[in-house]
Amino acid sequence: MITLNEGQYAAVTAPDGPALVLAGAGSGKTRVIIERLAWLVGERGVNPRHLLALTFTNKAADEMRRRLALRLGVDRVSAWLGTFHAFGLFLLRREIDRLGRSKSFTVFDDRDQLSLMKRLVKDLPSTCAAVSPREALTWISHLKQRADEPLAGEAGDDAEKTFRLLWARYHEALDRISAVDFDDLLVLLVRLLKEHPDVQEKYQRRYRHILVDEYQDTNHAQYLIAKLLSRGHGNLFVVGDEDQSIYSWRGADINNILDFARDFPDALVYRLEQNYRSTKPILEAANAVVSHNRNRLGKKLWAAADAGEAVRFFLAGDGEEEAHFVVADLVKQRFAPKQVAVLFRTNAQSRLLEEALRKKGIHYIVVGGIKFYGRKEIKDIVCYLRLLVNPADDESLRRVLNVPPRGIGGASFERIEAYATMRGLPLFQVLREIETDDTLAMRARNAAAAFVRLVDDLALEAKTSALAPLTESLIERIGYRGYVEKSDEKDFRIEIIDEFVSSCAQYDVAEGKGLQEFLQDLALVSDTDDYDPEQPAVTLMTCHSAKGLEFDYVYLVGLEEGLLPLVRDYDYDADVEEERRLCYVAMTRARKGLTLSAARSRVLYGRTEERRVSRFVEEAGTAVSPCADRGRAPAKKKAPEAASADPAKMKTGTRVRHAKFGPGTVMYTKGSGDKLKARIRFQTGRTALLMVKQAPLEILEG
DNA sequence: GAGCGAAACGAGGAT
DNA sequence: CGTTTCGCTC
Repeated sequence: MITLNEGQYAAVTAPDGPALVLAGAGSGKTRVIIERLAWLVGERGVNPRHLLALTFTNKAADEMRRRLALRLGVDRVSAWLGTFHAFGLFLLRREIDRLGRSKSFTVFDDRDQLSLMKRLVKDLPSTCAAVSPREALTWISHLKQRADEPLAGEAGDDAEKTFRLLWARYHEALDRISAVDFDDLLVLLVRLLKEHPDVQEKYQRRYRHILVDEYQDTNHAQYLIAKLLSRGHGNLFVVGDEDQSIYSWRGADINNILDFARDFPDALVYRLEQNYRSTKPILEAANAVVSHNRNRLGKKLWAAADAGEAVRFFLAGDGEEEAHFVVADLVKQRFAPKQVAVLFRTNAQSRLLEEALRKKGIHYIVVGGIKFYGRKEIKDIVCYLRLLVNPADDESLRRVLNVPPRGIGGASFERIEAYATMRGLPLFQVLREIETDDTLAMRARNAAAAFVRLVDDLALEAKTSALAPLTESLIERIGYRGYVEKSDEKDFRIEIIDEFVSSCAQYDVAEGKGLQEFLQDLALVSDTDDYDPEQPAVTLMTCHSAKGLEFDYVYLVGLEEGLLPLVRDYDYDADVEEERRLCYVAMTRARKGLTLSAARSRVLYGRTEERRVSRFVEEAGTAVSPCADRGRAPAKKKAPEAASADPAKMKTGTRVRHAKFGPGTVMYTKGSGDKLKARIRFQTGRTALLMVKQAPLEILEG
């Protein structure tokens, strides 16, 4: 283990072979990668085409590209810099036919996945356990990412059986329209490299040096990709910080970084512990919090700068008061808006802050939240465009067949669908033949025929036309603007449509790629990509989105038990260590000033709830001082809970009583022993997944 | 089948 | 509280 300080990047970057750089927050992590790339090109004379640098966001890749070009003094860098998912898409476009799949494939984004899964859950036989579409997608995603492990033979509990059934149906639906989802972009790439040694060798030769940023957030499939590509030359250079691993819910495996040295025995391991970003008080507070974690390699960051204002804590009466305090404070302190970020755990918290800022006439931007490309208007248009490329895309057709309304309602659609299922045909094929079907209403028949003509015409136009004019003529022909104009917020929605057309025009100019590539790329665009920190506005975003960014002044709001750390319903299984890391990430975004806040009560789902101050505030210790003229509320003791029920007696159908929710019935259980969880449907109609050992439950006899 | 108001349902984080 | 679905009427 080699610990390095200022100006010693060169030592890190020189050797060949596997290397891990453990770089604390604000220690110049990106700089290490830039220096390494520059050294390889400048000193070793490596052709940039042989370099592959993988990141987690487009934003990080763009930043890297910009800085490397600057460092090398060139206009354009020909190294491959981008996200894992973009790299997967890039290689699959070239090689997916080796897996016996069509080269023209659709990329599903999370909304596509969700709407498909919603339908599949709805169509489930009534004997299946009740699961939510989200749960199912998460379950499938986690299992898929394991990539190389065979399926466990036995089916497990009721919920798992349902998940497996949904998995099969989900992939049937995807295969039918040759679509791939986010995980497939990685998993199919792993398969390609594993099953086709010639392909693996080709890309090993092409990419002589592989660099991975944010290594702590890699999942198993990403780990395999890095490993498979670097086998042979061993030049795998990864940079990360185990204290900033905040994506386990997305499948990230912190063990990839914790076990790197064991996994690559000849690896060199470096530490960067000097922080150039934050003042001493901020760093002390953040260190104090994260030092409560046990599962870490252990680093002690120290500040380059000695002086600095103390970290403050403000306790508000409720959420409104908290938001008001933040806004009044940043005005009082005369911070320039672009110096300030307000960070929160959940997107729902942004509303109060937006209102408070609007009231004072302060400019702000919300990063994340409802994504531009996720808007209904854009999804509608995109689904039409997909249909032009692939008329057999039933999923897209389902969405747009009656948008705007053209007289094909639920009843007609069900008839068409039943017919398609019976004959095993795509829906569009059935629509083509519909004129001969006299069981359908004349209105629906005519509408369907017009729809077929529309798609055919535009598909023809797509062959010769550029993207923007094509999209414009689509919008024209379906009368989409007129349709939107009849609704609320019409100006805003028209603006979104116009913005989409202009983004098509930009793509026409910049990429010179076709409609299909455009549609595939769209799925990978994220909202943080075009975030511009130079705008004269206060930045509002989640702690997750803030990773990799820095601000002069940071307000971290909602430091309450249940919110940060977040605990969902009665799911006591929450991973507090990851929440602590998230808190650490948020705190270390601040350069000069950090203010923490919480509220004594907060409105949730329209109901007011009492809150307790987060344990993280206390853990930050003496580095944090209460805000002037407001005392800190006495930390209330947690109310004693009713004795918990015996997990062994929990079976499907067991009648129970919950201290808060009242009587209910166990729908299914999962896990075992003390970790047994039960999904319970209460008489009130709501269901909850409870840790039996900890929830205030009693078993009712009979 | 479309359109509207009422009721039910639902929000963790996001490539 | 905000959004989606339901169910009734035209």
